[in-house]
Formats: sequence, structure tokens, C-alpha cells
Amino acid sequence: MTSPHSPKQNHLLATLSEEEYNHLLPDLDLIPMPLGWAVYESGGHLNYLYFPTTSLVSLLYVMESGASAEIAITGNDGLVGISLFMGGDSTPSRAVVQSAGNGYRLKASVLKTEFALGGQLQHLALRYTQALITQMAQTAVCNRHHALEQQLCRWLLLSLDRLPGNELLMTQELIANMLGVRREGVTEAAGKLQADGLIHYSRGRITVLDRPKLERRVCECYAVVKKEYDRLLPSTTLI
Amino acid sequence: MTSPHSPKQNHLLATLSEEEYNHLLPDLDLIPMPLGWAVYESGGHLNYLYFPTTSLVSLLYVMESGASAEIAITGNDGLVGISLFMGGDSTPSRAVVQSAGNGYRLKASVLKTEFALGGQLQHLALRYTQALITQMAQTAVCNRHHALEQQLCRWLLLSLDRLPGNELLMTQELIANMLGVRREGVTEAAGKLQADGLIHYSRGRITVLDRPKLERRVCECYAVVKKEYDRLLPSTTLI
DNA sequence: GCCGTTCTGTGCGGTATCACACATAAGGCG
DNA sequence: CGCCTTATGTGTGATACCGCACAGAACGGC
Repeated sequence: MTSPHSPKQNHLLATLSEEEYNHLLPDLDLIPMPLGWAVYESGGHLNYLYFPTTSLVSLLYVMESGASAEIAITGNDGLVGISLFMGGDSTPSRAVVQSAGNGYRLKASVLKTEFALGGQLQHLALRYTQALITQMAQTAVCNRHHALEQQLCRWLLLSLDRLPGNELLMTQELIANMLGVRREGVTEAAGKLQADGLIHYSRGRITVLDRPKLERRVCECYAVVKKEYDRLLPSTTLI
Repeated sequence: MTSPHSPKQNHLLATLSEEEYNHLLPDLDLIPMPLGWAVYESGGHLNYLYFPTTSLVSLLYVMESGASAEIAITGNDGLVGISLFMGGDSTPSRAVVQSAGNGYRLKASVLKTEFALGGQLQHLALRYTQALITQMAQTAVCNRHHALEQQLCRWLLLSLDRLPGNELLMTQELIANMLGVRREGVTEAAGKLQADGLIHYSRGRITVLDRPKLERRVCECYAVVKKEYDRLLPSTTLI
């Protein structure tokens, strides 16, 4: 069976009333979002707002030294390109597809007129942005205070929540880039999790075997973020 | 000479057109913002939006362990209480006055009607929020990759930019809480900066003696944030 | 089935920061 | 002035993570 594509695979779009949804529908274009694609670059101009459905997009900052760190992650729970409606049109960060899949895009001009009307789309976009802010804040806190292993757990759970299934296609090298740590550190932490039967991984494929255990091992940051997403975007219940 | 209080000491308010400013003026109440006052608590409901003029407000998150970390800082450049117009009405973080002074407050109900009109206030509030997001993102990155001394420089500059004068009333203990590090670490880093003649401090009073040198010693994060504030809020030129 | 590439495992010395324990110093106030 | 509180300075050992170097293992194409 082939899964039929629908904008409603994106929870934000699925939350719109039928009326607003149908109004937007003609302007939503299905697009593939391939691994590694930079949805936008630091300081770059955006022409579209993106609604991921089966893909995962990381917001990250790349330093002068080349080191990087993830600021937040988005999938079927949200949208990519908040600067379009926040008014800046660009940001110092990059957005990169971390897990290939699909999404829908909306022309910036359409979005802007729609947003200015002050309807549900505006309302949802702003609430989503607040949830995103919480994620970023918690990332800052987590970077400061928590051990690598806990951060890895948080990252796994946040990513999994935004994808169908319980599997992630991601090398430890890539995860290290996201967390802003050494690859060896991820190897060690992931090794422990695997030894304890929480996950299984092999050459870029990570499977979560025991999610409850993972949730007991993660730091408080995950729950704070999850709770805030649930509160702000109620029907955006993650998969 | 006594400095006359005016809402225009807040750069956001000063950027409004005379028309919108005068429209808002009757609803702006001058209030003192004493040191340590929690403008809002984690999860707490907000009744007012605050525009600091001579005070400094930290957005911070306090962990279960009691450890804390600053997420962002606001002063005469912005406003406190974005969740009011973002739609969430509360956030998991706290906002605490770090440097006593004054500010103006606006009733939540007034703000909400004003915001819904889609005028300059909405426009400015959203652009400010985007700048704030940049600050939070950069805090996350800085926490991950930069040494304590550089973070201290960043913190000093960001704070100073949001206050009149070149002096900060702040103990090393408090700074440590903000940065989420030990007090001893701050003592050591600040000691070096003082030995090199960049700053002078004594019992909770820090004076910046050589700002150019400080700017050469800070990590890139400061410039990224400053540039983004200048870009998004042009006439909000900091003191 | 072989071989190159990619991914993961491991060991080593270095360093920043940690937690804890005190020592010193600088005001505030009687 | 003398005393108490608060702020800052310093030392010691522990630890988490770093950078680097290289070994082993799994897959993919020929």
C-alpha cells in the first residue's frame, strides 16, 4: 500500500478549519525534501514557507570555526521559515533536512497576505513559534547543564516524535553535529543505551526498542518541551 | 538634574509613529521594577506587557535541581511578556529583574486588541520577538562551544547595551546564576579581565573601562545578536 | 568474492569546569 | 571602632568532554 500524500499529514495544517484549509489548498505544493537540503541558509532570503509531513528539518547555527549546534528541530508538527511572518525575512541560522521525506510549500506572498488577515493561520503560526521558542530555550539550558547521554535521549525522542515509525536514519556523526559534540562521544553514549536494550543501531539506522525506558533516562528538558507543544498546539498530537 | 521619565526611553515605544504612540499613551503606566522581582513565573499567567526603560530583565529557566540558566536578556530595547501576543499566555521560563529601574506596563486586554489590529505595534512586537529568538539561539550555541570567559564578555556587553551608562550593579554570584556556572568560575574569569584592564569591579559594582578591548575578547555570538537586533529594529539603536 | 568506503569502537593525554572547603577583604551598622 | 554580613580569592581532587590516532566491521559496487 502506498501512503497517499496529504497536507493534513502536517499537524498544523490539519488543525485549520475546513474552510481555511480549503482556501489554502490550491497554494500548497507537495515537494520532496531530500537529505541534506538547506531549506534556507544563514542570512538567505526565503521564497516559501514549508510544512514538513514525513521529513525532519533541523535549525542549526554554524560557527566561524565550522563547529555547529542544533537550535531546534521541526517535522510534521510545525513549519519552517518563521522569519517570513515574524518580519525579518531571514535569520542567522540555517535549516537543513535531517531525514528525507516530503513536505508542502506555500509562496511567501500568499502566506503574508493570509497572515495579515489575522485568521487561524496567523494564530497557529504564532502559537507554533512560541512552542519553538520553548524548544530553543530548553536546548540552551540542556547544553549548559546536562550530560551527553541525556541530551542524546532528548534528541532521539524529539526526533522520533516528529516522524512516523520508531526508526531513525541517522549516523552517529550527524547526531554529533546536531548536538555539537564529538562523534566518539555519541558512540559511547549510544553504546550504553544499546547495551541496556533501549535502542538498536547499525550503520546509520537507529531503532528505539524501549521507549518507556528512554523516557525515564532523558532529562527533564524533553518533558518540558513536549508539554508545551501539547499545550500550545492541542490537536497537533504527535504520532 | 532629575531625568524625566518617558515611555520613549523604551526604544520599541520610541519607534512607534506619533499617532500610534499617542493612542497607546493613556494606557501606559510607569512602574518601578525592583531588583529580584519576578515579572512572571514559570507557567504563571500574565496580566500586563512590560516595556523596561531603565531596568534589565532576564528570561531564565530554573531546573528541578535548582540550577538555573539565562535564556535571554531584555532592557530598554524590548518588552517582557511575548506569550501574551504569541497566544500561549504563559511560558515555562521565568522573568526576573536583574537591574532595578523603571518600566511601563500595558494591560493585557489593551495589548491584545491593539495587536489584533495588525498595526505598527504588532509589526514591532513580532520583529522584536524574532530578535529575541536569535539571542536565545545564540545562547544555546554559546553554551555549547565557548569558554566561560567569552561568555562573560558576551553577557557584560549584552547587559551594558541595554542600560544607560557603563556600570552594572551585579555580584559575581548573580552573574554565575545567569550563565549557569559556578561563582568561582566567574571570579576567575572576571579577575583576568580586571587584570588586563578591561573592567573594574568591587562588591557588586562592575565598570567597563575598555569596551573596545572587551569587544575584541568576546566570541562571535555577541556580534551576531547585535547585528540582528540592529537589522530587525533599526531605530532601536541601543545606548 | 573482493575492495574501497563509510560507519563504529577504543585508547590516550590534555583541559575546562565541577564540587567542596576555606581564607581574605570590604562595606554596613551599632 | 569593632563586628557581622556579604563579596571575592584560592586550593585540591574529580570528571566529562576534547582532539587525535587508529583498529575493526559492515555494506556496496564491480
